Amino acid sequence: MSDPDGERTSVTQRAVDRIKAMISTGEVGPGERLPTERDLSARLGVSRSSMREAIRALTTLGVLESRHGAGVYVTALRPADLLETFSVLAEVSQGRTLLEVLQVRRMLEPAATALAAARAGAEDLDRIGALLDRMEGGPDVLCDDTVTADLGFHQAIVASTGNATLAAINDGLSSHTFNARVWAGHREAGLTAELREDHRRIHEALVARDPEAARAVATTHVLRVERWLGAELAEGTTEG
Amino acid sequence: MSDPDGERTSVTQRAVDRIKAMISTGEVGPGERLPTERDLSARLGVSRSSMREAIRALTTLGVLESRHGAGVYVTALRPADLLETFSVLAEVSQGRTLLEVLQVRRMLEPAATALAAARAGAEDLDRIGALLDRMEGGPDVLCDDTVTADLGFHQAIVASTGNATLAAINDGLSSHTFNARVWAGHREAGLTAELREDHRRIHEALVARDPEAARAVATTHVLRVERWLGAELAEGTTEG
DNA sequence: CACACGAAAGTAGTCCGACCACTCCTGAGG
DNA sequence: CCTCAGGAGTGGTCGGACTACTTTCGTGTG
Repeated sequence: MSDPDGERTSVTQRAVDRIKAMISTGEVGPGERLPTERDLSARLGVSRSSMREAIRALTTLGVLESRHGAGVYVTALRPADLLETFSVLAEVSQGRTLLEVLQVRRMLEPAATALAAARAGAEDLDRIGALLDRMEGGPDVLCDDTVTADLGFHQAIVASTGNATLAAINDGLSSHTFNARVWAGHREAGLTAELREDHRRIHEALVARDPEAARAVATTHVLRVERWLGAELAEGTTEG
Repeated sequence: MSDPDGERTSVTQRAVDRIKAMISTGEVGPGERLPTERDLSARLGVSRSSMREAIRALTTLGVLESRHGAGVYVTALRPADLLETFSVLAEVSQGRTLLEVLQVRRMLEPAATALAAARAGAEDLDRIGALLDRMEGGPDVLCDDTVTADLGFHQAIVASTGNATLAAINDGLSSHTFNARVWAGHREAGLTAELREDHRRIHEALVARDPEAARAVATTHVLRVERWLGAELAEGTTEG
């Protein structure tokens, strides 16, 4: 009867925790190489299979990086490394969750754009301007490149705030497939001009170094997309 | 998708993509059970070991859930499921990244608190009030419970916005250990009164259903913590 | 001596088969 | 009808063998 509720953690989970601990205590630092899978499994007293699953879990989290034939390394542990998994949200989100994501972006993007207006360097503005031109390249053709440029445009803005964590989170809230839907939807409604106008005004506010204007235009932009999505969701009844 | 000449992806990664595709196409929906590991590995032509690693990766991402002896299930795919890994960021962040995290919270929490002031229901306000009382319970003792109540206080507020995605993200940006540091630091400086005052005023703004006041107080609160962290980091010369 | 090349050692990736631990269903017994 | 023991099915763990890749180092050539 000695405490039947004892530790139920699986062998693999314990291995995950041990490796995490090795990193927390500084036994292995960012960029450094771990012992081999065989060494680790022997040292922790687990099979290599379980150790591999543990490594796979930490690899998925962005904490470790496996290089075939070379070894297992700790990543730089930068926000971008750890938030790569974040994109899964935007990938699988549908319906109501997509609206929630946009609502979060309505909180972040205006603030981020305002910050960018204050902080962006000359080369940042150049890159943003180039992406703007690329977006306006094909007047009516909604090629994949337009969507990609749109995505890059917003990412470049957020990146120019100098806050890598913010940039990583915002990236995770955006997805290529969703952006493609937005452009296609606006094209059907003949509203692509509004989207382009938003982007142009955002760029103007940035080069003018006008945070308040940047915030206002960014808000307008996200709200426009949000309203469109709301209408889109209201139409289709079958939204998984 | 079609990569005719490449095909450099690992077997396990292909298995991950296949399972993801099964979910995207609706072949298996949220909450449903997948075929057994043995079935899946046979169907996709990979070994059970590789299939297990693929399942482990998707389990880590919060997409799948393995139940010993029962089977592998697709999660509800709620934001909270998919963003559970997000907390790793707050766990391992130090120094500069911690400041970045706080900067993001300074963008999110004021907007979220304002939204909560408009949307929170009576039971939400009750829960928030109860947590406020719990925080004020021990006058000077900085027991673990105070930190936990503080964490719960902010989580309850964000949750009462009704935006589960926002709540999950905000949770990921908060961590118990960091909160404990904040309380300990403010206690040393004799500034716990300010923290308590912030919380009380946030609660007042919520019950008064005053979004603008809520936004202002929340901003003040995050800024206070941010300024404290900045000073704390400036003291310790050792930068991560 | 400098450099390129190839062999060899070491590493992660994959596969197989066996067994253990747990869950769920079934059917006999009360 | 309910209870509970048993079995079938499932994920969890293990050990070993083999493959594919990377790195290193010694050898040979210029």
